[in-house]
Amino acid sequence: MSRPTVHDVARVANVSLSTVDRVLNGRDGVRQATQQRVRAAMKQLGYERDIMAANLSRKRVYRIHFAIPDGPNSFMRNLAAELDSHARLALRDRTEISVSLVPPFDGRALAADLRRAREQAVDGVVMVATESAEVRQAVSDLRGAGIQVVTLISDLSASARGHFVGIDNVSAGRTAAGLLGRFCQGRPGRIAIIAGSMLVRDHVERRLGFEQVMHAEFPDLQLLPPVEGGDEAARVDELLTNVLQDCRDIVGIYSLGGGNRGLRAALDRAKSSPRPLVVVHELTDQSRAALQDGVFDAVLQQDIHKEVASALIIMRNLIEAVPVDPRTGIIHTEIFLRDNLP
Amino acid sequence: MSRPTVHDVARVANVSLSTVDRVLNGRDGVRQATQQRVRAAMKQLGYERDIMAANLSRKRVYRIHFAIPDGPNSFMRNLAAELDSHARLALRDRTEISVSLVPPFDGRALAADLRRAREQAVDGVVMVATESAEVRQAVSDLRGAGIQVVTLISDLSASARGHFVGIDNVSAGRTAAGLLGRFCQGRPGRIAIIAGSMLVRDHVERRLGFEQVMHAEFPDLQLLPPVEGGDEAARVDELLTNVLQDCRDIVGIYSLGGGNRGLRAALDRAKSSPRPLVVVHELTDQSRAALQDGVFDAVLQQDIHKEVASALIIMRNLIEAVPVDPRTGIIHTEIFLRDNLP
DNA sequence: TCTTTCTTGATGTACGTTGGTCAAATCTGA
DNA sequence: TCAGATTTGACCAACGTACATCAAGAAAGA
Repeated sequence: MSRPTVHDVARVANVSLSTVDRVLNGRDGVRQATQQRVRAAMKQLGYERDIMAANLSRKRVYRIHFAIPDGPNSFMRNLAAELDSHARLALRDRTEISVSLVPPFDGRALAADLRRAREQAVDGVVMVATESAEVRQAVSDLRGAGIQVVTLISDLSASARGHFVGIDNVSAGRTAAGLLGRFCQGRPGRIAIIAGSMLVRDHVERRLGFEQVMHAEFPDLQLLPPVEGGDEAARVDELLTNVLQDCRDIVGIYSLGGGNRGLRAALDRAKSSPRPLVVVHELTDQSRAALQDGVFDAVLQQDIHKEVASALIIMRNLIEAVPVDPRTGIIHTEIFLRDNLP
Repeated sequence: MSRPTVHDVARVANVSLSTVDRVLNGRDGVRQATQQRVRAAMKQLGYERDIMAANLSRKRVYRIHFAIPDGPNSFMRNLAAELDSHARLALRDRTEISVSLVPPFDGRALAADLRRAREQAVDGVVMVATESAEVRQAVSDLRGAGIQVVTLISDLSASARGHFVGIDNVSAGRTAAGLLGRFCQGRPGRIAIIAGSMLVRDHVERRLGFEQVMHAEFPDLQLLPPVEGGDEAARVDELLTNVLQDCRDIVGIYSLGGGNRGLRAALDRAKSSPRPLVVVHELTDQSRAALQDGVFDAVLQQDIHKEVASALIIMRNLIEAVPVDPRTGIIHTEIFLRDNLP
C-alpha cells in the first residue's frame, strides 16, 4: 500500500526500468508511443518521484543566494543575523546559503550582484528588491538561466520573479491609517509621512494604502507630502525637525520605513503639546521603548524569521518543481500596542 | 567539502562501519571505550546522520494523528478542511495524516481518542486541548510510549506536551482590551464578555489578558462576568439578548470564542444607540460582513493554515530528535479592521 | 590453558533513484 | 531484404544509511 516506484511504473507500462528513467528525466531515444505508455502508467498509479531518494542519488545540494540591503538600521541587521542562523541549520536539508550585502536603494549594485549569482550558477536567488530597469533585466536573465527568483520584504513590479514573501504593504498602510485615524478621533490637523525611499516598492505601497484610507475615512486629517529619510536616523531626525517647525498643527505621524531612532529624537526635542499620535514600522529596541513610554502609539511589524523560513520553503518547492501554496508567502502584519508587547 | 558520512566516522575512529552503526543506533555489544572513540570521532567531524538517507533505508513513514473538536462553528470546519488539504501533500514527505473529530469541551472523549491513537502506535499526536485530568493522564501515557505530543490552538497546562502551536492568547486578550478601550475613548459604561467555555485554555487566557489591561488602563469601563455560549450561535444569541436587556449601558463587547453569528443577530435585534463597540475572534464570512457593515469594530484572527503547517514541521523535528526552534510554534494574532480586510 | 562469552570486522542486501555501458531487438529506407 | 539507424532491455555502481549474518578476535572465567 505504499507509494508506487519506478519499478511499478515499468511493470505496468510493460517497459524496462531504463526506459522509465529515460522518460522521467527527459533523456532522448524513446519513441513517442512508448513515452505515452509510460506517462499513462505513471498517471494510473499516481506515481510521484521520490525527491529525497533522487537527491541522494545525484548528490544534489541546493544552492540559494540571498541579496539583501546593507542598511545601517537595526531591521536589516536583524535580517542578516536571521540568515546566518538559518545557514547552519539548512545544511541538514542539503541546502547551502550564501548572503551578500548590497548598498540600499541602489538598483545598479543589486543588478550587479544578481549577475554574479548567475555566474556562480546557484539554484535560486532571494532578494530584497529595489525598483529599477536594470534589476528587472537581471531578474529576467536569471530566470532565463533557469534560476528561481523570490522577492523578500519588498517586491518588484512587472517582473518575472517566481514569488514574493512578505507582508501585504498596501494593507499595512491601510491599517496604519485606520489606527491613526481612530486614535486621533475627530481632532483635525495635519499628518506627516516619513518614508525611506520611493524606490522600494514596500514603501510606495504602504504610502498608497495609507492615503487611500485617510482620504476616504478621515477627511479632517490633511496629509503632508512624504519626506524621504533613507532609513537613516540622522536624516529622519533632521527632516522631521524641520517639518515640526514649519507646521505646528501636526496631530499624527506615520513612519513607513526605518531610522525611527531619529524620529523619536526629533519628537523629544520638539515637545509638542498635545503630542502627535505616532504609528511606525518594525519593532526594535528603540520602537519598543518608545511604545512603552507612550511616545509611539502603534508599531506595525513583520516577522523576519518567518519570512526567511517561508522563502526557503518556497525556494525548495520552486526548484523541485512542486506546486507552491501561495499562502506560504503571505506573512501577516503584526500590530503592537503598548498592551501586547511580547 | 561535503558533509561527513558514517564511513568517515569509521575511518577516524579506527573501527569498522558495523561498529559505527551499532553506536549510532544504540545497539548493544560495543565496549564503553569504543563507544567513546566513535562518539569523539563524530563530534570531531561534525557528523550528522543524513535523515533522508536513513528514512529511505528503513522505509520510514511518519504517522501523525490529529484530534480536533467537532464544533458546529465555521472555525473548526475550516480547520478540518485545512487538514484534508495537508494530508494529500504530506505524502510526498513520507508523512501520513489521520484526523478524528471529537466532541468539543469534552475531556473524556478527547482522552479516549488519545488512547486509541496510542494503541495504533502513531509517531505523533496533535490535538486541540481541553483541560481535564483524564487528558493530562492520556498525554502523559502517550509520551511514556515515546509518542510526541503537540497542542494546537488551545494549550494544556502543567502537561508534558512537547510543544504548543498557536497564538499567545493572553496577549490576544490584552490586544482586544487595548483596542476596545481606545475605541471607547473615555466613554464610561459596561463591557460584556462572551466566551465559549472556561474548560479550554485559550478562552481562559484571553479573558485573563483582557481583564488585566482593562483594569489597569481603562478603569472607567466596568466588566461584566463572562457568559459561556459554547461556541454556538443560537446560545450566544440567547445569552447576549438577555444581557443587553438587563444592562442598558453596555458600551463594548468582547467575544473571545465562536458563534459570532448569534452575536450579530442579538445586536441587530437590540438596535442600541449608540451601538456598542465590538471586538471578536476569528475572521469568518459572518464576522467579515459585520466588520464591513460597521457592526464589529475589530476581528482578531489566527491563521489556521500556518498553524497546521507549523505543527507538522515541529512534529517532524520532534520525531527526528532535531532541536525545535521555539519561534516555529508562535503564530501571530492578526488584527482586522474594516480598512485592512484581505 | 582451554572454553565460554563478549566485541568487533567483513560482507551482503536493501531503500528508490540516477546515470552509465553494452548488447539485443526493432524499426527505417534503399 | 539487408545494412544502418534507432529504440529498448539488462545490468551495474553509486548515494548514505539500516539491518542481518557469520566469522574472527579479544577478554574473561574455570
